Amino acid sequence: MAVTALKKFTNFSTWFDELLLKAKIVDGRYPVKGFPVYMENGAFILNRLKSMLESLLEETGHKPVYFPLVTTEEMFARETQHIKGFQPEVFKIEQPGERERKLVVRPTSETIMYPMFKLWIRSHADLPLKVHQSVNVYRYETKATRLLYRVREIPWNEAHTVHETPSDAERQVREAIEIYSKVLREVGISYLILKRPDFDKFPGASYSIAFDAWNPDGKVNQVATVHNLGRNFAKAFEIEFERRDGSRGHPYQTCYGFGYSRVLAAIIAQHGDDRGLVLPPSVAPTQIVIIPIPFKGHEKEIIDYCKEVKERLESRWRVILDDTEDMTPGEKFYHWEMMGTPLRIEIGPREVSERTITITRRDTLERVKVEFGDLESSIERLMDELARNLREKSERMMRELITDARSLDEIRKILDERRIARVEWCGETGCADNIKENVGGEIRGERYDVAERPQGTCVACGKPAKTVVYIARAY
RNA sequence: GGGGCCGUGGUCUAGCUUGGCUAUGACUCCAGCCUGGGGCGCUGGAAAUCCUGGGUUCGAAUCCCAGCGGCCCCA
Repeated sequence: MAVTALKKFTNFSTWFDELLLKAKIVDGRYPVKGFPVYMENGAFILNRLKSMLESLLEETGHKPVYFPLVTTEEMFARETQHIKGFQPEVFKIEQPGERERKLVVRPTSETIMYPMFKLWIRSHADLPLKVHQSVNVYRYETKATRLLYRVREIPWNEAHTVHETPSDAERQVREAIEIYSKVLREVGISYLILKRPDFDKFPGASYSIAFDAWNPDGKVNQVATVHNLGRNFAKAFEIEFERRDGSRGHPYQTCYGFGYSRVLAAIIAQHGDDRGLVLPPSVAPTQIVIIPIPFKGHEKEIIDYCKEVKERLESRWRVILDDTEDMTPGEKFYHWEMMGTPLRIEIGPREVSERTITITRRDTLERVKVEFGDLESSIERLMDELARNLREKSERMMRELITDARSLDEIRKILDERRIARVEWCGETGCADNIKENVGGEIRGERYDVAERPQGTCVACGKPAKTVVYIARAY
């Protein structure tokens, strides 16, 4: 019963796409490109992520809001860099016979929220303003779309904040990073927190921080971003406030987004194995499945014992008793392994006579037998261990993937092996272009959470390096 | 942005090069029997606009064109 995860590393696309359908995550057969259908398990996990994130946001003072889906072309064009960045990929609504009033469908909501912020904010007493919403945004991807990773209808949460001073905005950036880190930790996802190079920051931002999760095919998965907007949007949307000393000025803004579907993709891709999904307990639709092992003449006592076990657990866990009779126990094992259910309880004649429980964990497929009286504490412990094991395994993989490179050839080799290269860089755009054109990957940025000081020279031009950056292919 | 490969029941797939019988097989699904600590077996049944549109032809899943959709590589 070895646990292997070879398929996802050798043939990621096929492994992933088949799993999505079999495990009822998403169905990509919907007839519009880039618009998948979320099935029961995909929708469940998305909802779990949503409530985990939203409660952390609301604990830290973010108020829920729902802004409209559309704005006018005029509003959308207010901030110069912003429109340059998003123009090519916006959906537009055009009513026949009324062509002069096209509407822009949000690719993100800055230009939709900030005209209202202008009305809401009058003095420092209105600050900080912190709001968030979980909505879909729309981007007309022209390149190939990819289920969960690169879609045209994007389920996410976006938060927007407004502050009196630059240091308040800085503090907010750190709070956002902490919130996102907590959610990702709860699902055991590993990632790099990177400050994007200037040429790759969010259009209109002063700087951008991104969470890049590792992926088995070597293409990093940007699951979340945090942007310090400075006063660029405040100026463009004429947001002003009166300070304590009576003077007037533009406030400082931040915004950040958390991509639910990409986090879902990361959970599947980082934890999954050759048998299917492996879900952390925090998001698993079914956390425990009880499988009776019937035996001629003992059916009733076995089912009764199963029900007794289920009753002990169901106030704390999401439990299913799989008592259908048209599948053999073996088939059920495979089925629930595909679904990623963290713990499986097997109950047959042996357990009934001994008053014991056999529990198998999904991540290692290890079986343990516990006394009925120790049921709750054993389950609690196994769930914790499983969650921790997933997190640690993923962290180990993240560390293993990062490899130092001292030349373009070395970078190319590392990326070919589906790894992530760490290099020293002078900071010049010319060298970044050179790297991008020659190695099949691009500079994703420098560590934000850890200070890494360059020791030598730029990997591209040989001049003294200013920073340590990570290079990978990306979705 | 550039190039390549591909599209056949719900899923995977044979057939396509060289046009010609009722479109192949497996899985899934349905009814029933048999099983039961890792996908068992048996009987019967259902399920296809061969991606879409146009063209060539006596005849197109097969050849040509366009579109839609998917995958891969390069920038």
